[in-house]
Amino acid sequence: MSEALETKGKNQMNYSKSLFKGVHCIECGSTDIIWDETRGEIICNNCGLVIKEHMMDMGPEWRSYTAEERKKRSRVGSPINYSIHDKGLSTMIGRENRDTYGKKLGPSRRAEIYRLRKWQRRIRIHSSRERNLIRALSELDRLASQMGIPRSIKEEVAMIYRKALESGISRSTSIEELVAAALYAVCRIRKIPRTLDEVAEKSHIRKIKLGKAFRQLVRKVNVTIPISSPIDFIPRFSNELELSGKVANRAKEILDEAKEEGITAGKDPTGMAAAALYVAGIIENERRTQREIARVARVTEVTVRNRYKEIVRELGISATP
DNA sequence: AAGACGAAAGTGGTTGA
DNA sequence: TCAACAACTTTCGTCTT
Repeated sequence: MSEALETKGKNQMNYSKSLFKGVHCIECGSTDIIWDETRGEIICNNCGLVIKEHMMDMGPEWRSYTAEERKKRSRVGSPINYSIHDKGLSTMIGRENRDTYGKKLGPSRRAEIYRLRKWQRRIRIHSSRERNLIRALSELDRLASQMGIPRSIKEEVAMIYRKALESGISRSTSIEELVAAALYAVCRIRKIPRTLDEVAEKSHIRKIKLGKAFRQLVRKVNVTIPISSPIDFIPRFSNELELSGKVANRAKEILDEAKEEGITAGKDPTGMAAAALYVAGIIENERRTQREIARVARVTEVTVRNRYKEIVRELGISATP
């Protein structure tokens, strides 16, 4: 087996064997063909040849064996109305082991009722989790579209959210807070330049609450969040300020130097990025005022000023406006 | 008149006892 | 849990272009 496949196996990807009975690998002739669902590829398990990639699963994710079953499982048609709580499921089986006449139940009947209760409990837990997810996902949709977050990121957010739920995050954290925190976490991981402030603003959650939820999430779910670098913000800010790529590149160089000088540690990355752009703008003759830069970076002019003074002093750049 | 500057006081978060 | 602390903000008067 090839090395790549072995590693994948260790990562516990989803394989679906037996779908390709009688199919031979065109490379080695092996019949051991598997479908790697997570990557959407059909692979030969013997030589590792990717037979077909970028496959999309067009069918339903469930299997059915009779026409009736197929009809039942199909979800095409008008959707269930989730805004109605517990629709049609509100009858609980009582705890008393008596029938409607108050007579005691026989042992076999009692066992039956016990089983029913057990299932009802299970179904209720299941559906409450389902409802939670539905609410969370719709909130995620709203947030992501408002913040211009791509689809792939959204899916990662959903994954982390699920993990967070499973790890039993505190009940004091609301669904909205947790979704926003998960979104911010993925942005940090994938280096999508969004600040905690922005996420807080768009999700209408207080920054403090969001921060708490985020920290809780990091603690409970096993994800390592890389510290955000000011360089990540450069493309975005320079774009918003309509600065050329030359300025952006210069700003990046400045930030690299600043990092080596050790003047970036502990400083707000957005402020640092703003200052670098300000200096770069002066050098490349594409000036923007401190106010403009401060606005897009969401820091104050004073911060831009302080950072840029530091940069000029420590790096020995002569950039007088 | 706009932009840059810097002092001073205030705020929210981190850290270490 | 609390105080010390560094970073950042707000505000405002002054200087420079």
